[in-house]
Amino acid sequence: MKSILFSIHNQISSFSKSEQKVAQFILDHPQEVITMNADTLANKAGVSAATVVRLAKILSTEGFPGVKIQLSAETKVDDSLYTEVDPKDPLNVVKQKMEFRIGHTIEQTNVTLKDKDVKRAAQFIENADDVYAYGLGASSIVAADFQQKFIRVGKPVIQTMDTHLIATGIVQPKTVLVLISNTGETVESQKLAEVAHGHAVPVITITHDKKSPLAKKSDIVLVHDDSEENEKLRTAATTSLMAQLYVVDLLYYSYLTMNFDENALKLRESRDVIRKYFK
Amino acid sequence: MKSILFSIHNQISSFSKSEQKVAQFILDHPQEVITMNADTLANKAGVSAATVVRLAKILSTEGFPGVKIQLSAETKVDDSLYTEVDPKDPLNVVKQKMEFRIGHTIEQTNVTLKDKDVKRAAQFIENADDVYAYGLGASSIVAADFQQKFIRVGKPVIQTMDTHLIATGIVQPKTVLVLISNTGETVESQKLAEVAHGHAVPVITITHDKKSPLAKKSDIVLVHDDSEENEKLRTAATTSLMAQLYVVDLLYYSYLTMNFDENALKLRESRDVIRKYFK
DNA sequence: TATTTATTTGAAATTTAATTTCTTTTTTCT
DNA sequence: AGAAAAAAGAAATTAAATTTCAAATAAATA
Repeated sequence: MKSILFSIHNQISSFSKSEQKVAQFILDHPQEVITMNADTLANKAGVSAATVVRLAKILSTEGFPGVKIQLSAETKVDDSLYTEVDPKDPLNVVKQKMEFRIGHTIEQTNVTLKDKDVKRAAQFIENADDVYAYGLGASSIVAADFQQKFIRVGKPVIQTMDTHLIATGIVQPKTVLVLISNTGETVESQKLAEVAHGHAVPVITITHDKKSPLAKKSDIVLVHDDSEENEKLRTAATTSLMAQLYVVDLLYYSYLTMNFDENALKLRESRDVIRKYFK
Repeated sequence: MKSILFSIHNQISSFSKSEQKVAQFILDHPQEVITMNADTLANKAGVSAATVVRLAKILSTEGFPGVKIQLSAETKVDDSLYTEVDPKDPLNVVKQKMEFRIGHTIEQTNVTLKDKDVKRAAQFIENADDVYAYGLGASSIVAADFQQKFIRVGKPVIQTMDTHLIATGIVQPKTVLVLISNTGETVESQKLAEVAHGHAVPVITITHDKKSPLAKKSDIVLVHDDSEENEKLRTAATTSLMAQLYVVDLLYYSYLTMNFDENALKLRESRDVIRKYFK
C-alpha cells in the first residue's frame, strides 16, 4: 500500500481547481480530515461535497471513507512525550507505552543509521581474519549477541571483557575491533580504540552519540537512537539495548548477504549440529 | 491514542455474548474488518448489525466508522508474508520490514503475556533469597540481561551455563529458578525444572510455546510472541530475542515497582558507583 | 421451581452520510 | 464571439449507520 499523502502530492497538479483546494487541505491537515465527513471537508475547503467525493474516488476505490481510513493508517500521532514510563503506571499501561517506545526507537534508528556505513562495516568484517568485540554492562549483552550471530555463519568472533587480551590480540594484522558503548564514553573502549589505531586495525563502533569521544576515535560509527528514558527508573534502558541489538542484526544481515549461499549453508550446518547432538 | 485491539483484548470478557463474537472476529481479522461495513461484519460474526454498532459505540466515540479508522491506524498492513526478509532485499527494505516485524512481535507479546503471571513471577523473585537464571544460545543473552537488571537493583542473580552448579544451588530453600528457552524444548532446561520441582523450588519459564514440555514443567510460564521468521535466513531470530528481552524488562519493571523507592535508591547507587570509579 | 425483572438481541424504522444525477457555470477551443 | 467540453454545485438518490422497539434470553427473587 503506497502512501496516500505522497500520492496526492504527486498528482495534485492534475486535479481540477476545486479538487486541488480539497487536496491541499488534506495535505495540510491530514489528522483533522480523519474525523470529518465529506460535507464538513467541503465547507472547509470552500467547495461542494460532490467535489470532495469526486476527488475521493480518484484517491481510493473505497470513496471518501476509504480516504479517511488510508489517512489514518499513515498519520499516526506522535505522542512520544506521553509515553514515558512512570512508576505509578499499572502493568498494562507500561506495556502500551513500551510498545510505542520500542517501535519509535527502531524507527528512529532506521533514520540515523546510514546504510553505507553498515555495508562498509560488514566489508571490514568480511576482510578480517580475526574479529574482537567489546562492551561493558548492557553493551556486553550486545557484544555477546554479535559474537553468537557471526559464529553461526562461520565467522569466529572473540568477545571478552579482558581488555588486555583484546589489546594483545589486535596488534596482529587483518584484525577488526567492534566496540559497543551506548554513551560512547567508556574509557576502556577508548583505550582499545587507541591501541587499534596504533596498529592500523579498523574500529567499528556502535553508539547513540556520533559526537562522543569514542565515535571520534572510530573508523565507522553505527549510530542508533536513544530515546532518553526516565533516568531515575531504568539505567539499562531496554529501548537502547534493543536499538543496539537491532544495529547488530542489520550488520549481520549485511554480512550474510555478501555471500548468501555460502553463509546460509554454514548457518544450516550450525543448526543441524545442535539438533543432532543436543536435542 | 490507545490501541483499539489491545483495548478489545482487555475488555472482551466484559462484553455480552454476541458482542464477544464480533470482538473476537475483529481480533482475528482486523485487516479485513477495515474494508467491511457493519452489515457484512455482522453476518461474518453471526450477529445483527445492531450488535456491531453497539459494540462499536463502546470502542469508539465515532461509532463503527471510527473503529475502522482506528484499526487502520494500528493494523498497518499485517502482511507477515510480505514483510518476510528476503536475501535479495536491499538494506533499506530490510530496515522497513524489520521495523514492522519488531513492532508486531512486541504488540503480540503484549497480548499473549498475562499481567498476573508477570506479577506473580516478580513476587516469587522478591520472596527468594537466591535466583538462578539459565538459557543457552540466544537465550543465554536474555539470561545475562536478566542478571544485569536485577543485580542493579540489589537482587543478585546467578547466571551460568553450568547445569550441575545450578542443580546443586537449587536444592537450597527460598530459591527460584528462571529458565529461558525459545522453543521450550531444551533438554537441559527440562532437567533443571525437574530438579527444582523435587525441591519445591518455583520455576519461571520464558518461552514462546506455552504447550512445550518445559512449559508443562513450570510454575509460571511467561509467553512471548514468535513470528516465525524465514528459517533459512536467521536461526537466532532477532525478533524472538527482542520479545524475550521485552518480557524480562516487564518482569524487572514489575519487581522494581513492588518497592519502588527502595529499589530506585539501589539503582541510583549502582549508577553512582560506576560513575565514580569507572569514568 | 415458578415468576418477575433485567439484560440482551435482532428486525424494522429512522437518521445520517455518501454518492449520483442533472443542471448551471466556467473554461477551452475554434 | 460562439460552440463544445469540462468542472462544479444543488438536489435527488442510494447506501450505510444508528436508533427504536418488541421478542428472547438470562438473572434474580419469592
